[in-house]
Amino acid sequence: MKNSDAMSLTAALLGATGSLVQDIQTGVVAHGFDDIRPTHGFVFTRLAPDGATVTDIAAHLGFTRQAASQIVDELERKGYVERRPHPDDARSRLILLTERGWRCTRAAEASAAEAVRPWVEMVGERRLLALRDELVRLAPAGPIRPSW
Amino acid sequence: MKNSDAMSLTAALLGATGSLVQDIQTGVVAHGFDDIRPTHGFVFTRLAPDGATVTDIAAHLGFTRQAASQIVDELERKGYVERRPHPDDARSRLILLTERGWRCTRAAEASAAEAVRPWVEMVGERRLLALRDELVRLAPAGPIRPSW
DNA sequence: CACAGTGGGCAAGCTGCTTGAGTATGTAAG
DNA sequence: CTTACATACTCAAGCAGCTTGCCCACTGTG
Repeated sequence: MKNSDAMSLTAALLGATGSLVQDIQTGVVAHGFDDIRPTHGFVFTRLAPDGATVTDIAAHLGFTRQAASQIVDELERKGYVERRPHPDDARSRLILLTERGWRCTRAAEASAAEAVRPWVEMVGERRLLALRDELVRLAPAGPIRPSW
Repeated sequence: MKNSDAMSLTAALLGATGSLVQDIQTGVVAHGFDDIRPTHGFVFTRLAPDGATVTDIAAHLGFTRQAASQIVDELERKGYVERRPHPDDARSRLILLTERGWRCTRAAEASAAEAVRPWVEMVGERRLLALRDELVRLAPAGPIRPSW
């Protein structure tokens, strides 16, 4: 593969990903959740359905635990999550989505579906799911770094 | 398409893109260019081959012109780019890659090729180029936002 | 030759993450 | 049971990187 092809593939991935994230963000805001950013949404995906600890969230975002803790502070203050004592470890805390957090998560999912609709119309659902599976195989499970 | 499919597609795109960007960054650092970030690389891709103005760069990154100007300051100070008077407009300045800037760009391209090599081995070059073209069709030419 | 529009940059401010330090709890060895 | 070390979390301070507000220089239009 030519070097320039590798670069254009990178650019294409960046463009598509950024566009999709931006569309979802716009949709979430349109649903009335205008006090959060995409990063917070990445937290929600980690929290659903069974909750997680601050350390889990930090690993998921590729941040320090302190940063993750601050983000949880903010989400707690805004009513999206709540800290509970962890059932198995008194050092830890289990962070759970509140009802508001769940509503926001569902709004994000609906916005995502809306955002990919033109994609479905262009290449078809079957092809899109294949693309997803292919991407997962190519880059299995790293942290979701929301910034570079 | 189910809402959850849209979300998992988003997650897959984020994961693959982040992984690739991170691998390229690692490669660039390994080539000795350890004083720059992926954002600077996105600037380089816009500057090659004919240069660009600060306004062009700002649009490409989705930043303000002031932020783009600061980034150019830094790259100039580090010897990657230089500001020239613009041949057609005395208000503007044409920003060009220096020899060092070109070397870094080539290092980034080589690193990108290296980073996608396992992908080529997994799904084949033909398939990867098709994926690129598909992504470009799905999300044509927005700004490359390096953070959310 | 006014005047609105555009390209660029200085300075200050703020957001969001990191680094550093400290407390509470868990785990394991003697 | 005690000592020692590791883990989970958080408070506080620091700082990088982007924005907001302002300004000047040049363009092009009537």
